[in-house]
Amino acid sequence: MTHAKKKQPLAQRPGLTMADLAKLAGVSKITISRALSDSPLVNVETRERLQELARKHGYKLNVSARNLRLRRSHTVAVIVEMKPSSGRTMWDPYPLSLLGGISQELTSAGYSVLLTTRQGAADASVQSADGLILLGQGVRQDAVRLYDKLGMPMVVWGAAGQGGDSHIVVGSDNRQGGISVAERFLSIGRRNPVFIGNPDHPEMAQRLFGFVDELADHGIKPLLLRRADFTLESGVDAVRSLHSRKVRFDAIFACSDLLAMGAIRALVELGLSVPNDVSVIGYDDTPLGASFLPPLSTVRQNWQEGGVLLARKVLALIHSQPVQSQMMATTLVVRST
Amino acid sequence: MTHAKKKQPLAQRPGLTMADLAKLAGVSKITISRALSDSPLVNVETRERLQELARKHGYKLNVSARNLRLRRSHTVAVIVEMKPSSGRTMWDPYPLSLLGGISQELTSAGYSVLLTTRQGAADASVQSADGLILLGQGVRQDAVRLYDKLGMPMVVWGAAGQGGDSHIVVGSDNRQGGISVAERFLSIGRRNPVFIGNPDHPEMAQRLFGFVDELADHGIKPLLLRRADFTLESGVDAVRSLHSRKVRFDAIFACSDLLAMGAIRALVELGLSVPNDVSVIGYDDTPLGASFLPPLSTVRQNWQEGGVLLARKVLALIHSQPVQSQMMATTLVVRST
DNA sequence: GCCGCATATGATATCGATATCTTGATATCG
DNA sequence: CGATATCAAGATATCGATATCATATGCGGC
Repeated sequence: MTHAKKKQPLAQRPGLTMADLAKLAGVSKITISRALSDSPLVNVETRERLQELARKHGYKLNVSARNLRLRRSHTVAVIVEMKPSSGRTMWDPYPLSLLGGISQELTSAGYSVLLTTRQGAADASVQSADGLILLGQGVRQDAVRLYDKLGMPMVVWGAAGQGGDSHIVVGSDNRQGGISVAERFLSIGRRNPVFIGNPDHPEMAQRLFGFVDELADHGIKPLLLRRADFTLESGVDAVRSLHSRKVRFDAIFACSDLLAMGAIRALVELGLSVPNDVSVIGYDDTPLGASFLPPLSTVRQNWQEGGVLLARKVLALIHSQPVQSQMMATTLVVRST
Repeated sequence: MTHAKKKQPLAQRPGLTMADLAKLAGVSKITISRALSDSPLVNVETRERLQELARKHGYKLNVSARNLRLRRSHTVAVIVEMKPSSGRTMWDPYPLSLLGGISQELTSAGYSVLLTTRQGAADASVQSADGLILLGQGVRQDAVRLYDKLGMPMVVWGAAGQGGDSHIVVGSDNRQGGISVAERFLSIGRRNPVFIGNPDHPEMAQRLFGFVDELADHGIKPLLLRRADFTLESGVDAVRSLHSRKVRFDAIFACSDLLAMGAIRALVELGLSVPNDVSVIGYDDTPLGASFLPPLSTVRQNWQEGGVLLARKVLALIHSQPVQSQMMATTLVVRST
């Protein structure tokens, strides 16, 4: 080690302060502050003069100082949870589209978005935020509980809690999604439906429950085919296994579009006709589904809107307004399968 | 209006301060500060005692105060650019996978990620960051120029600048991607290649240039088919138009996997064999490509890694270390098309 | 001509943490 | 034994912005 490296002597980007501007303009710094925040307490002319001055000199507000004084950060932390098992992060299109809505809404409300991956639980930067948005609840809600303890305004994306949550939950109404698929199958006279997915995911479990319950009302009990991967291959594989076990089925509800597409491919290979012999409905309405041959029927959830909702709810919480959990309606998109 | 709503009397989450802890422990606050930052200036025993105390009382560092004092924010702003024309934001899987790598790398270096959509150019929160990562350069580099003026450490994702950039650029080596496709076509004896894409995007332009240049070395001039949308339909449409214009072609380089898949579908419909009659190569290596029938050949770019690189470079810039622009190699993935 | 009131501006204290400079106590050495 | 390190901890100033209280000026009414 040649040099002390840890203690930098305080970085210094030059940057004017309000005090500097004040000196330049021959007024007090408080007047600058007021002028720049459009306070009616300062004369219109002075105000404009000072604003012009600030602009000319490229003045930049020191956010830390303001936040310190005002005891708030105008920041919402978004915590992206790791996926339960696989080491991969949740950086799939799915939670990320939420981010779009979140960012849009918060930014236009004058808030900043602090993006974090869950790591050091007690990350200081998270605690300094005014609110929290949690994407992905973690295995058995552990993440939720962890952050809940911070006592900050918090909104969680995911499946509805099993009653009495202390925090707000926003999510797609997975149960209703499952119901709508069941209704569709019933309406076209299917009697032997199969569910492909992984009920270990709370969301998928809800879909399954809705599906099962609705069918039960009509005396039908679907077959549950558990599949951990949501890949096309997994869908292919699922159908093949059904076939080799000589299961009779005439409808498939797949928990993702990829699974559904795989299923269809396998069906076609087996010489079965979609949807004549077997009807298939996927989930998510991924862009490709519509272009698939045949065009895929699916359940659509609006991520973008979900993000906006999440953002609005944290903001409401932050401003101490009453807020309720909310499930967003899903849409059954009937195409050709 | 019933009440003054704008001026809240200073929000107050209780929260201990170092001063409080100091009083509790009977030491001075500076000692607390030192103890909590593991300074060797304080006795090991006292240090541990104080740390324990802080933990017990759930002390939380006030980040704003520290940032103010230290004149840094330990924050990097990531600015997600709007797509040039379409009103849609860049919230597609593409830039978002970059985010994954960025977030991972910055977080583990102790930095926070501030996510912003480009909006008010001079967003205060951006200026308070220690560095900038720009995803998407905007129409004709306007975004880049805008942020460049801030004079902050900045790294841009995208096509290599046309010489003499003042900022660092990290990107996929699109030119090389184009070249590798050309080489492949040449090696399997194709003489009439077509390029489908939109050269208005700097990235795609690079792909085209590489493609064209490499082919030119062998006396071949590809046909350029301009398509603005990167959808499957657009690919279908492109091939149909080729066919109706009775163009002779035996290879297609499509600028996105979706385009490629559309092209293949259209070819099959027209009774042409892939790859016997026409070879097709896409771009991006989207998950579906591998499962497509036939499995799609494509050019892969590693987004995750790109994000990591971006993050490392800003950090280096922030620490005043020498940094250079870098193009990441692409991989030609040859499957069946 | 004095009081009251509105308007415009200033002085000061403060938010919470840390750099820097001091001070006090103990240890080391010639 | 006195001089000088070494270690531990405190006092103070400071980062930049803003809330709060105080001050100056103008103007109309009685």
